[in-house]
Amino acid sequence: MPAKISAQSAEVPERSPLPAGRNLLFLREEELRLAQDLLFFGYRDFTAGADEILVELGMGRAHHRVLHFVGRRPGITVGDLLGILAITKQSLGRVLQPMVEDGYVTQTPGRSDRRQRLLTLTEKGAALERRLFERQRETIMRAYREAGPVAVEGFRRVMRGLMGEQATAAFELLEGPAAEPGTSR
Amino acid sequence: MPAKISAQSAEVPERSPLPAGRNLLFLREEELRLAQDLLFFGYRDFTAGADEILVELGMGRAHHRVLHFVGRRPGITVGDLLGILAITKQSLGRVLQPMVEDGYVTQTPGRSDRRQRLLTLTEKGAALERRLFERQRETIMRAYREAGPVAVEGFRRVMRGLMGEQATAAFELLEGPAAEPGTSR
DNA sequence: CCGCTTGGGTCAGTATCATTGACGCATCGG
DNA sequence: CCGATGCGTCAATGATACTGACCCAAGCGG
Repeated sequence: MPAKISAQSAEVPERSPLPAGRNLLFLREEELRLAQDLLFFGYRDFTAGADEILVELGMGRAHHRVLHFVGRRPGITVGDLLGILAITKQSLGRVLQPMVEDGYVTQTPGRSDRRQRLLTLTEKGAALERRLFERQRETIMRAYREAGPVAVEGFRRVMRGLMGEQATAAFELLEGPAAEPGTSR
Repeated sequence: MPAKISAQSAEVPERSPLPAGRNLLFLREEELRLAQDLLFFGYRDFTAGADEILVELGMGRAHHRVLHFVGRRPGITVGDLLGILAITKQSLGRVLQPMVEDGYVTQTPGRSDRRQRLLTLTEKGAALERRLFERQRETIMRAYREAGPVAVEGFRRVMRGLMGEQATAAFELLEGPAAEPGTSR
C-alpha cells in the first residue's frame, strides 16, 4: 500500500539517449521495451479512474465502451458498433441488452432499413458517459498539460501508427465523416 | 484528488515557451475524446500480435506480462512482481505456477532472505519472451519510424503522465536502478 | 411471390483474468 | 520465543471474451 516514492519523482536528469543527432537510436531494443512498459502502465491507469465508477454501478469496461462510442456516434448501427469494438455479437449483446433495459441506451429502427436498430444514448446514458468522461479527462488533461502541445501531437502520431488496418478504418469512420444517417445532435 | 499539478512541472524542462492562449486548444473536449479513441484502438492493436502467439500456446496476456517483467528484471521477487502487475497473489499464482511447471520460469531462494523466491526466465522462457517481443517490436517500430523521433519523445512524455503514483513508482523501479543497494547481485 | 442475403438477437458451453477472505508455512528479526 | 513478513493455496465469484448454431424480420433481385 505505501507508495514510497519518497523523493520528488519529477526530476528529469534521465540518462536520456538521443543526445546528439536524433538518429535511429530510438529504435533500439531497449527503447522498444520501454514502450511496452509505458503502454502497459499508461493504459492501465488511464482506465483505472473510470473503472472505479463502473464498479459501483455493477458495470465493467465493456459498458463504458458502449457508452463512449454510442455517444460519439449517435444513431450508430449495431453492426458498426460491432466493427469498432471488434467483439462478437454475443459479447456485445450481453452488455448492450441490460443497458437498453436499464434505460441507458435506446434502439430505434432505421429509416431506410428497418432491420437496423440504431443506438442512441438516453439522457441517463449521456449523464453516465459524461461522468466517466470527466474522470478520464482529469487524467488525460494532466498528462497533456505536463507534456505540452508538441508532445501531445507526437503522442497522437505514435498511437495512430500502432493501429492496424481494421482499427484505422474504424477510427476514421469515427473521427472523420459527420456521416449520413442524420442525427447529428 | 491532487489539485497540484504545478509543483513538479516547474522542474521539467519545457520544450516550448508555451504562450497560454492558443496552445491550450489541445485540451478541448473533442481533443480529449480523441485521446480516448486513440488509446483504445492503439492499445488493442499493440497487444493483438502477441495475443495470437499466446493463444497457440494456450496462454493469455497475463503470461506474457510475467515473461516480460521477469525478463526485464531477472531475479525479481514475487512481491515486487505483484507490485508491478498490481494484481492479487491468486491471480499471479494461477499464471505463474504452470509457467514454473512447464519450465518457463525458475524460482530460486533469495540469498539474504530465503523466504523469497527469486524469479528468472529459463532458456525456454526467454525464447518465448523473445518471440513475443519480436512481434510487438514490428508494430512499435513501424509506429515509431512513421512518427519520427520527436513524436516518440512526445509519446513517452504523455504516457508517463498518464501513470498514477503507484505505476510511476513501479515504472521507475523497473527502468531505474540496474543494481545498486548491495543486496541484489 | 419466392428464395437468398443481411441485420440483429439468442441459446449453450467454455476459457481467461480478475476479485475477496482465510489459512498454512517457513523464515526473519528483535 | 513471538510477531511480522514472503509466499503459496483453498474456495467461491464475477466480468469479458469466445465458438457454433439457430431464429426472426426485413431487404432485394428475379
